[in-house]
Amino acid sequence: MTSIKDKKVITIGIVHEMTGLSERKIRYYEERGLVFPDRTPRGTRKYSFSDIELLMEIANKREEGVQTYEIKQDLNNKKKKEEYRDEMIRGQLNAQFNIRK
Amino acid sequence: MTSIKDKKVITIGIVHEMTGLSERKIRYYEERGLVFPDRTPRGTRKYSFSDIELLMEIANKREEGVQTYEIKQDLNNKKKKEEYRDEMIRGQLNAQFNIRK
DNA sequence: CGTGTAAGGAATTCTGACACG
DNA sequence: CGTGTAAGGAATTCTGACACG
Repeated sequence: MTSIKDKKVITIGIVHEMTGLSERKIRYYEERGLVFPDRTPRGTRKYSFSDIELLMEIANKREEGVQTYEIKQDLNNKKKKEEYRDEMIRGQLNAQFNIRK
Repeated sequence: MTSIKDKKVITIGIVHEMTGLSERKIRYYEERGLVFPDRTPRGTRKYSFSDIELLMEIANKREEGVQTYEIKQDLNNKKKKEEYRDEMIRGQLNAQFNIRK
């Protein structure tokens, strides 16, 4: 589930380089609850490769005029759907397991 | 051949956090030709996940008392072997291809 | 709402050097 | 040879705020 892509190790300057987004925007999307970087002991933000992909998706949506709040809703829906699907699968596996007992 | 693990995006402070090596050591191993970080436009070093693995290997060797020069030789030998092997494989593939022509 | 920018401080990184062993 | 450390400067990052639309 968690791979190297989810390790939070990239500082905001590099994220800026990679995405082309201003640091202001990157911090703002965090403020609006769209991205969740880790922090070093002294507060420097650390992002993962997945975060960078996410930021680029956000940038695309923003270009289409989608507001941060809606983007957030979409992201949450996507997450909920995935969780629901995973739970269904788990349920099916358990059912199979119980039948064979 | 090159994956996400080879993207040079991690600053030296984070590398220090992840490996436990002092920044002095990390820079010294570069000076000795063991690691090759990229640089940002203004000179800040950037390392990859592969570099971090390599640094941990180096750290182990150093604990065993192996000198940086020998470590470098070992690394070069390993690289040469891999290149040789790859060339053999390519040669075999070409041979097969030519037979069928 | 989403972004830019100037502000001031704190933490980071860099290089070249001296020290010790 | 391999590392630590103090030195000084340059670049980075952070937060809170004001501006504009």
